[in-house]
Amino acid sequence: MPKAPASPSPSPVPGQGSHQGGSGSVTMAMVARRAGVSTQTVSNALNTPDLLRPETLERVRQAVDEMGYRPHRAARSLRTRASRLIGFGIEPAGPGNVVLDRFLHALSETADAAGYRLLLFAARPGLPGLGPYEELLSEHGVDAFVLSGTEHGDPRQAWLEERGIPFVAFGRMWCEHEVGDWVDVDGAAGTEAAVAKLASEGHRNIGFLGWPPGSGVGDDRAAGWQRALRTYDALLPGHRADSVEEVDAATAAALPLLDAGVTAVVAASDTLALGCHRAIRERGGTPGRDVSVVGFDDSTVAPLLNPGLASVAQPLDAVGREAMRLLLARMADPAKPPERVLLPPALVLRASLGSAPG
Amino acid sequence: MPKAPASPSPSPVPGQGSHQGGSGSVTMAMVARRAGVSTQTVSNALNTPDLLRPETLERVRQAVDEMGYRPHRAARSLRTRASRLIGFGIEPAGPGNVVLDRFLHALSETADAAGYRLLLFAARPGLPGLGPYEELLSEHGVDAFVLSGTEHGDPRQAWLEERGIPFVAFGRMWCEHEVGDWVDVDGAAGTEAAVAKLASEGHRNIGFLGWPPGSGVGDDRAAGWQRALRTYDALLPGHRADSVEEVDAATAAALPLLDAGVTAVVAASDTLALGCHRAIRERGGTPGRDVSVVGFDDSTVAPLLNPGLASVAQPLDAVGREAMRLLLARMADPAKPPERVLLPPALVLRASLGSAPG
DNA sequence: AGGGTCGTTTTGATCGATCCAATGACTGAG
DNA sequence: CTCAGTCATTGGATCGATCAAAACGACCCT
Repeated sequence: MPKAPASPSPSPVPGQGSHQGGSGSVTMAMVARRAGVSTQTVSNALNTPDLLRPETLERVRQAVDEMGYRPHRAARSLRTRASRLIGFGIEPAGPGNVVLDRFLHALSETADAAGYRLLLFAARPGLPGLGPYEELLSEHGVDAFVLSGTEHGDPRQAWLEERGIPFVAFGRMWCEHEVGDWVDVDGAAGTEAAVAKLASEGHRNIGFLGWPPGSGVGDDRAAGWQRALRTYDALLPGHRADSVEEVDAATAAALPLLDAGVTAVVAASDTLALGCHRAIRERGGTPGRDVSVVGFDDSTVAPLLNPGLASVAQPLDAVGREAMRLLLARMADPAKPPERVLLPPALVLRASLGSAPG
Repeated sequence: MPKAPASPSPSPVPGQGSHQGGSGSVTMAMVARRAGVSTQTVSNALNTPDLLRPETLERVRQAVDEMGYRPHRAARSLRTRASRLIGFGIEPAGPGNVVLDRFLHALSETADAAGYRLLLFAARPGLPGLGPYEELLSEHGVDAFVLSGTEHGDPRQAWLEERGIPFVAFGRMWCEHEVGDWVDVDGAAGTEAAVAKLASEGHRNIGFLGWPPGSGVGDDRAAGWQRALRTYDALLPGHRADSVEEVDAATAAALPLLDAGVTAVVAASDTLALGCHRAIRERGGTPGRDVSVVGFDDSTVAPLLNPGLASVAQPLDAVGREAMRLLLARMADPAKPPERVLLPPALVLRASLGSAPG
């Protein structure tokens, strides 16, 4: 038979006195004793302040401040069954990856503001992929996920949806039935804006240098160019060429476009755009004067080229902020209908745009 | 007086049966019941397996596997007073930042292997800086930190050291008394290797294009070039020029070097190296044929330039792995003497190196 | 005065794991 | 046949917070 507890009231660490927080950790019980209330009241002061009498609330708040009290995350997590952590699987730096830095920063910053933090884990893009996701969930290590680098029929979305785990993706799935919330950059709008700008500069024959059809992102960017050609009916039906993401191949692919008489080229990436530059020079011309070029992604190369490469820039900070906003909303109401946000990219003007065609 | 517990043995969720894990969460108690042992034995099976009789161990392990049991991180953290999370403050993407992606991936991967995870938080490089660090610690949110972007007399190292918080830095502090463990890339060795390679190609007059003196990293890279000039006594005393990290400025700064007759230039960054390329062309030459150029960081521009830019590449994966190794060692033994690792970068050969000077 | 309502605060149990100390089984020595 | 000494396992308390429900005092009403 268990004997009665030794004594109900004394602090867990007797003789502690009321020494200022800073060294050891301050617990709720210490704050409670200092404020002359129960621990539950301290908890209420932090989580449901409107339950307290203003006078009491003030007294507790003061004690909290004086002692520098912060709730213990693990203890809170254990009780509330929520880690307040959001998982993000980082892949081994693929070539297509636009730099994640800005995206991650925006994500963290927005999460922080809502009391969440980002948990980073290594994810292989390979076969299983779900391993780490499953493990984190069964450990209760995270409450939700942010996905990125999603491609055609990514298995993760469906898997998470089935289990009712909140998530948001940076990037569409590009298949008939999209699953869950996502944020993406409107690539079509970007190339369309590029064409519009070129048209306003007087260009009539605007070509496109893209990736071989089949990739969601690439087809999207091509579609924007195509759509713009139809919109501005002063434009000639455009020529298109394709190349893999590699400069020499791009250069070779761009030559036929030039020979067909285009006065401007919109490219699906900065690498492809650089290929155009080279092709133009190979034909004895000057990019930005004889033929205008617009790239995509505004990578670090763009400002360094000669002439500077105009490029369509993805608003990565905005993507991060929006993604986190959607995710927080989903966690607040798991049943709400999916929300999808398409952010317009911005055309960064540089010398490769030229002023007016010759 | 508290009444005796209702009954000691039954499961917390009666009528649960032994249904496969996957839906709800599997607790240690469930595993224990299935294996016919106490929860403590399950705990031992996972944490101190050598305490158990092999037969029992096997039985518990089997139960764990069948039910897909994973210890609840929050519960474990609460008891052991360790979050098994490592904090990393990500800054708003400075210009000097070489891409963090690979570093972060290597860091996560190595941490994962040791049962740790990375916690990402937004850190302002501004004034306080310590805010988020202090908060995470008082919440018991992390056990340790990885620092990066450290510069002259960074306050964070001393602050953490004082409090006995384990940490490791990517980058030296460049002041007389270094604090704590760090990993860094040996920039001097990189430029030295570049000079060595150029010398072996027959160059005798090798210039350096750097940043204005005062930055730790820049001075280090310059020092390697200087040292190499002394080592290979066939070399002439070299010419040096400085420029800020900007192409046009770099181009202007490189011209005097060329006029002084250098046949090769080692640059402190790829941007500066690109400036050299331009300067060479401006003087009617061809990079890699008339004058060789070697950059630093092997950024995404390097392979795209024409000719491809040879560059000194930082082994970011190795840096990440080493950093995490040092950190884990420090956590295992907080009293051990600080360990510092200087990793040699690798020279990536490309056409800008030329074959032999004219 | 007794009983009900309301708003505020407290009590006791609980989350799931690990810590510490104690128990029981088994061995070999005296 | 008892007793110290292992080895393997178990019981109970505990980490620090939140949840659910009870207790408390003040107030109002018939």
